[in-house]
Amino acid sequence: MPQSIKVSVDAVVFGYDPEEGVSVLLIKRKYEPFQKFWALPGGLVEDTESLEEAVRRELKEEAGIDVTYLEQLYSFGKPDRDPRNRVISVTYYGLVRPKDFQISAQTDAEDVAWFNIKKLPRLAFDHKHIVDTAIKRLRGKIAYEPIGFELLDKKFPFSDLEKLYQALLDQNLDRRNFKKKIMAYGFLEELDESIQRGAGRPAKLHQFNKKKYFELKENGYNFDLFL
Amino acid sequence: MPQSIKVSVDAVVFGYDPEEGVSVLLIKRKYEPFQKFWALPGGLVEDTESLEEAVRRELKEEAGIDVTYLEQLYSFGKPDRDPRNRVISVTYYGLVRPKDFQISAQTDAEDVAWFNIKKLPRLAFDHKHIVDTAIKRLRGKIAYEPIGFELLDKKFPFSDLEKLYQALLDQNLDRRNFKKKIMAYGFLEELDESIQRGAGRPAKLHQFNKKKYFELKENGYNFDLFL
DNA sequence: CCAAAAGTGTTGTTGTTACACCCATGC
DNA sequence: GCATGGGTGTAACAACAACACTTTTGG
Repeated sequence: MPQSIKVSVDAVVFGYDPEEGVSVLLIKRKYEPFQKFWALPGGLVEDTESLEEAVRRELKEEAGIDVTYLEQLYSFGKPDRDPRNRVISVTYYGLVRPKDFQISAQTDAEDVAWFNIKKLPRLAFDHKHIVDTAIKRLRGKIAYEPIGFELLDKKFPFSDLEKLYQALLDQNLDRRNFKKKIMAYGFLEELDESIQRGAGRPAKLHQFNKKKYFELKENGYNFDLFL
Repeated sequence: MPQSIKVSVDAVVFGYDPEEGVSVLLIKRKYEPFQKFWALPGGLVEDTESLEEAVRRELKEEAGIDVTYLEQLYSFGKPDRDPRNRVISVTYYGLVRPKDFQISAQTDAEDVAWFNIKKLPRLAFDHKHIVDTAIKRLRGKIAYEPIGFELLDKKFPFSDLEKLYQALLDQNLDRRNFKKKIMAYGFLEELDESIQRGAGRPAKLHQFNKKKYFELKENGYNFDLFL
């Protein structure tokens, strides 16, 4: 008998805002099963597209979003994870600057919204488990690759980076030590511009220098931001 | 139109021998495409089994082997990776003590053999890429999880562990520093027994204490064997 | 007695942590 | 002038890297 397994992709898209913290993009399902439940954006892979293309297409279709960073997370394939039929989901996680997009519900979704990772609603299917896996992975990843910058504005005050790491790792960091460590690598540039938000002294803007980072990486540098 | 994608699993099984170094288990294909090419053990997932069950079944069927450690690696899904039809492969990597099994070619395979990772033959499909990915992952993994023990005998001389790390990382290690670091963690026990192989002073046998390791891990210890 | 592998400590250097006060702005 | 957030240096301590000789066995 021939195999009858479907292949889908699902994406855990993270967004960050210094005020709101770290959020995940969810869509509200229009149809059964799990009608009106919040779920990860995703859907079946088409015969001619790659997995990553499928994810990007679904994110565009379902939420109107383009992620700047996208990486495969894990493939979930328990026989009973979808009540209708056997579906294997190849999951991805992505990073995005929420302000860059106006998210909007499309055909298959009743609604789209950002949810803080500490205040997630009940999710459809095994999506809670997928989100947990993605958070764990992201936490691990930021410790040895500077992907956090994908979540920040191009130019940002250093404190945004610090707050991001604190939010992601869920712990406080020593401001001086953190800055020392990051700046020592040399891939973060301090600009002459400043920004001011609310009260307090204006903050110098910083910028991630991708080119410099890749140069350093080529030369075998390691970035253990282990904290 | 309905989706027509097949789902397969493939496994990169690593074995180790202090004399031979690190090897990968390969099977020689009996049929087209890639007839007589060496390839990774694997095959289509059945409708009712989980992905991991499928891998274990295929390894048993194709090579007569049970792995002690098995972990998902990555899912490969480019539309053209199989010339016959669209196949997505969920790949795993596993560790095994080669001496524990007598490998033997079964129905679909013309032959089964261990190949040193430095002397691999041409492989079918994108399997070379998969093996490379697995090696990279394994290298990363042994730096922060003591999975190397799965490749060694239950009781082993310390030099076996040292040689294993040297083979995996492809670099020399300082014997004294390496031992100091490993022993400091406390999950490796030195036994009273000794073993002698060929010339030289007999070596005390060592044993990995899984229970102690998990205790330490529970208590939030980190194992950066970063070398 | 020679070759082979196992075993073992110390020291200098580097990286990590802990810690507190001043600065620039808005209100 | 006070509240708010930004910016900065040093000293104690811990971890890491470099390094060579002695021990036990087989042949």
